[in-house]
Amino acid sequence: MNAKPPTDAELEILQVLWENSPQSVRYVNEKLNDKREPIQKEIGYTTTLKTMQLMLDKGLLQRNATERSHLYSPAIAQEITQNQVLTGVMNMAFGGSASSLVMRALGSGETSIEELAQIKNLIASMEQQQQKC
Amino acid sequence: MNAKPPTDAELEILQVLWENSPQSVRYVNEKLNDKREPIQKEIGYTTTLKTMQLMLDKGLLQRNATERSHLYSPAIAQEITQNQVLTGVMNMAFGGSASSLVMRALGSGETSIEELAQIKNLIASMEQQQQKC
DNA sequence: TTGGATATACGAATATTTTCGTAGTACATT
DNA sequence: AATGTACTACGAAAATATTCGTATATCCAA
Repeated sequence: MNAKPPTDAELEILQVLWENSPQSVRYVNEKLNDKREPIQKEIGYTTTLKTMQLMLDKGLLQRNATERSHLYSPAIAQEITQNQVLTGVMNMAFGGSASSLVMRALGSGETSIEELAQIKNLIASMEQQQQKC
Repeated sequence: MNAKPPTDAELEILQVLWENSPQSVRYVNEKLNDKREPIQKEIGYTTTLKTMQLMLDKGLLQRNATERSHLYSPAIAQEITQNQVLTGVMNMAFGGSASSLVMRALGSGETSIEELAQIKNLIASMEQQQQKC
């Protein structure tokens, strides 16, 4: 029932479209190259095009082809894809334990006071939720 | 400076050895097949052997070859590898945001009351830490 | 109406990961 | 000593993922 999560190249494209869609191949390709280190070789336009066409076939993207320059958007909610990726990592590197994944993610620094507060709120509301059940 | 994280096949092997090492190729191969769904084809012994030899070359494993049956263990701490994997996912699927990754991991259920309590403790200690700086 | 810029489609090269077959070696049992 | 079993080494096939070249169509401006 659960398909494989998107590949790395596919995720990079999805991120661009999650932020701003629908968009053309040209737009996505330029965004990808903007993010790249100046050291790396640029990613070719037809490379991005081909990958997006494959994603369309796989059902990862949808597109509007009424204009000459086709416009693509994600076909699956960001939330679902993120869960899919996290589940994979949880099973592959954390022995299936969500909490040890979370602890590791928090533990490696990088989280600000504000974010910690947000997370505390989420936990509090989850605890309330569990009370009710 | 940061090498690529281990591949999926490599992570599966690492998980076995994190749990119990040093161990022989035979042991790892059997553990891998135990975990597999009965539907899937068994993974061949020489497949596991070859992968572990490659991991040795890459510096992911180390081994003791004094006995006829060589004994392998991870060459890198579990913690480091897990951070490496998480960093990748964070950048690939969460726009580099650790907190949105954590929120998603918590949000998708799967976390028990006890685990939530653990996580709250961790957050509390992190907040104290930040006070001091 | 011609040429340049920009688009899609798609076969195929390249790179990477995963798999396995085969050869050779060591060891125990008969 | 001959044979069966279990091991390592390693080339190479198979499966995936990524990249690009080239053909072809469309549009616009000179």
